[in-house]
Amino acid sequence: MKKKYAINDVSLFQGLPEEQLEALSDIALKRVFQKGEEIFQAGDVAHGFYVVITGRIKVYRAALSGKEQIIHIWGPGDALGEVPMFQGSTFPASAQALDASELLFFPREAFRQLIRNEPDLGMNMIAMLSGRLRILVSQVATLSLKEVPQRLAAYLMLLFNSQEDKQTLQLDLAKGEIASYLGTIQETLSRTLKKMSEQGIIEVKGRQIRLLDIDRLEGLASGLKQL
Amino acid sequence: MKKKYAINDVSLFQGLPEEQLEALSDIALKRVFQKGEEIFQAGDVAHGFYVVITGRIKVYRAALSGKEQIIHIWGPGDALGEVPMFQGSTFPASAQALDASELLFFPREAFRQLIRNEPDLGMNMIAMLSGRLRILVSQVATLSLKEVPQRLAAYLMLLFNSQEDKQTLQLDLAKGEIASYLGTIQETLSRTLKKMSEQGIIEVKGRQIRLLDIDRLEGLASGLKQL
DNA sequence: CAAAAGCCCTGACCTAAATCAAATATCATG
DNA sequence: CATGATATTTGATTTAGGTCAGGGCTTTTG
Repeated sequence: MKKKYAINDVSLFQGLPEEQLEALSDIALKRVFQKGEEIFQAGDVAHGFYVVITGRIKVYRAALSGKEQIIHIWGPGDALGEVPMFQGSTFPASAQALDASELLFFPREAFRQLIRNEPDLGMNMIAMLSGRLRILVSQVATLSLKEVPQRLAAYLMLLFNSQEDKQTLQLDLAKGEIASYLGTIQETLSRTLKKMSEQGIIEVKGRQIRLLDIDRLEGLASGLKQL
Repeated sequence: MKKKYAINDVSLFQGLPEEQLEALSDIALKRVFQKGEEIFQAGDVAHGFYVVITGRIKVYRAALSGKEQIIHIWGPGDALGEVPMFQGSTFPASAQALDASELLFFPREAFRQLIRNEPDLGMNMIAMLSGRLRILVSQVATLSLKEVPQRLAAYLMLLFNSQEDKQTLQLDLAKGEIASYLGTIQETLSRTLKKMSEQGIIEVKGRQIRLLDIDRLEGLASGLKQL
């Protein structure tokens, strides 16, 4: 079904079990907006929040100069207005459709009701959000504190630790994607992998990586050793 | 009563019925920290979370090299250390008092008991966490994509936009702290401020900054222009 | 008020990693 | 299988910003 499919891609609901996604999709209302149409205004009471299915939504505030200040452009999978909605306050900014767009609307009362009847859903959402915060905190720290070889080593350790096979690893992303996840570029990643190979820490065959020296890799990841 | 009064200003507890606030205040413990005192360390097992009543708290991660990345600065009404309440058992980052501060401590089990009975508290928790998720997502993007002048410009714009006075700004943090928040070091921040001054964008007098060319600053922040 | 401590600025230097350019390898598709 | 498209590697070069060192300011405290 269309709505449920869309809900899987909402970052706010990531990782929730199937049945809870279904419950959520039951209370969602589809709303269609024309290009240029207002979705809500700053100061409006947030009686619900929106999730973008298709199109792009501009969230903005009128700056003092009269000029408008764009705060975000949200696209498919992004939620808007969820913070004031959960809090029961007003929208701090206005939103307008940049394209013809389809959104899902989650009414506050229905949502409350849902959580009341199914406390697990609330707790699950809280747990999922907490888990993602933990990851993001590490990512922020990693980006500014560690150099590329450390970041890469930490990434590889993570992959190795989250699978059975402690010898060989199949990369799930293109190397360019991994580079960008690690906050660097393809070329640098390639050179770093090469250095690790030269030092006998790993062996790289396309997307397949064989772990040769786990201690060394761990040392690199923790920042105690260097390439 | 002191504790209950303080609890009213906590955004996490907003909109809750009187009796819930009382229940919350019953389980809260007041803790006082000196300026510079550690509240918890990344990796410590968490037995509860904190809410700031007075003072400012720095949440950060430190590298072995000594360099630190500030993740948040929280003030009165903000919560900290809530991630391990619902996911995992340890704090993902460290926290230290920037001023002499009073915090309320909410023990893990007692709080989880409360949230189970009060769906609105769950909603507020979701609101807080989803707000934080946004902050961190944009912090990751900022750190990995933007260069220091852009990050600094964006930071200054944020400060200017969140206050009345659009001319002069009083920095609330030591410059070294700002550097660490922006993912760089004191020296680089100092040089960047100097460049901006030389170009007539701002004027720096100690902790006071006067905005001379808002368009230029905005251009820098958005990455369209360069220093 | 004087001394100490912390904070901030500046210069010289260095290095990690980005950029630019090009070659090669891998993959997908008619 | 040929052909283009996409991904990856490699080398040469540049540069942002980190490191180290020294000095001036400012704030705190006895």
